[in-house]
Amino acid sequence: MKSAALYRAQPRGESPAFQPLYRQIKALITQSLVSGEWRPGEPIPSEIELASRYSVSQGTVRKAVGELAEERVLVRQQGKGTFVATYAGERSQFPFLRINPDAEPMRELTARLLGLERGRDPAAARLLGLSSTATTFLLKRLLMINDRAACYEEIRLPAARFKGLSATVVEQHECMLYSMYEARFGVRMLQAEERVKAVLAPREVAAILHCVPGTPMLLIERVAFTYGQEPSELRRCYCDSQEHHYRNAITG
Amino acid sequence: MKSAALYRAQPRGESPAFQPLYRQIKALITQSLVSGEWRPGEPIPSEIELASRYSVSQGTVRKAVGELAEERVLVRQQGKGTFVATYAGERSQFPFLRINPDAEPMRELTARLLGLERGRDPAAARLLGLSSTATTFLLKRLLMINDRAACYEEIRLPAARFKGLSATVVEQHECMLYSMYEARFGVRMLQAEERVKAVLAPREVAAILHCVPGTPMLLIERVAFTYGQEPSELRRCYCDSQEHHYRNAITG
DNA sequence: GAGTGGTCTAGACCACGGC
DNA sequence: CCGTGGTCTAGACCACTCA
Repeated sequence: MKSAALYRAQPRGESPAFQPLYRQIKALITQSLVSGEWRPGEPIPSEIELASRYSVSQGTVRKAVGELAEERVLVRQQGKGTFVATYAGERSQFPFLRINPDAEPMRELTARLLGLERGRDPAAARLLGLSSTATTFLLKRLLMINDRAACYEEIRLPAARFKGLSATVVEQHECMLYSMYEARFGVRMLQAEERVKAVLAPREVAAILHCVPGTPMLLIERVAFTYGQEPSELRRCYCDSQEHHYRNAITG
Repeated sequence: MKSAALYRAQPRGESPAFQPLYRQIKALITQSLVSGEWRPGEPIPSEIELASRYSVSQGTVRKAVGELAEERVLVRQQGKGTFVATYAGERSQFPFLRINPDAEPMRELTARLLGLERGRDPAAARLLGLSSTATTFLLKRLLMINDRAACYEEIRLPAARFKGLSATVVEQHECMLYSMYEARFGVRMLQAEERVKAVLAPREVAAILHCVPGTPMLLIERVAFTYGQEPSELRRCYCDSQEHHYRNAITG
């Protein structure tokens, strides 16, 4: 009746890192996602199938899938099925972007690649959890909001995960990096942490964004994580906040 | 068997804004919170009691309570009961604060009241959803992180909701505003929206924070909401980000 | 030991989507 | 029409807390 690897109910007494059944199911589903058994955009098996596959009730599968849906790893669609979340074909192709225009609505958002290099950067490598001699890519990008230059970004990626990255590849995806990561390299970003500071615009950045050096700017440093909290992208963004702001919603 | 006001299951056909049973229960529970039947820190009735009170199964109550617990309106404690969330007696008395020191850990966080006035401010009143002639309080506050001046804040409150607010009241609560709002005025802040910009420090602010005028600073504007998305606090915070940063976690 | 929330099951019925 | 996810129920057993 039960899979040998699963522990039903709360085992009594000494059980170090016990997880309830639905969490174990959740972990198994995540496993299948990481292994690529079900790829972004594809449907996963129905709840009933999963229930029989793992030898648990539909309710338990529902709870596992429910948590993954809340975390936006999966997407449920009544009448159709449950799908692996994807950035491909979504409305916002810049899902983590927190910059908005002050007055107007956000109409148009485009990016232009300014450069792509490959090299070593010990500090970045360390933040990415790599050895300090690991090679990384460095992308430079300009973000235009409603046809005005808004942000200058420097993005660092571990070369090992992104073998074969080139300017051509980036441009094929119209600079929409997160959907490119997913489609080309199977890396889906799930989560990010940002640190925001106010700085004076360095000369080079001011030149790129067409503002005077010494303009106050937002400096946003981001670490983005894939499945399993693995840091896989580093980003430094200078944003001219004369006509834009960084928006955030705080909940309890 | 059923309360006359509740619609069981999905009623067929024309049903304009239908909500499933557990959402109706959730709304009823929220009602009791707003009305003050159960106050912050107090336990609410057990799931079994609520189930019989609303004539639904325990499972349905669980789902309603579950959502409220996720939103941190309620707090569940196994073996004890379910309680109305409160800021009183919590570790962080500044629950919405996103400012952290760059290098050291956050050891100590204190606030000092610089002033409290009562007056009119049409722009603020409008943002608070009041008539533009409504009176508001204006609090000025200094935030010290690890004994260094970090932020200067201006806080605006609707006078109607905060009748009897005074410097003495604020100081009795050691400047911990959100727990004071709750304890003295029954206003619990659940949610906030912030806009962050980079600006040059105005002279007065620079003087208060002991930095040179023209230092780049974070300007953080916040609207905070109580139960039912009612805007009830406005905040403008200048933060010296030389040794601090604004931190944010982004999830899918 | 009584009462609370937490997990798990089994089964019913529903709304939705597509064949 | 069938299969999907969404809601609701009833009941079992568990772990935790407190008297």
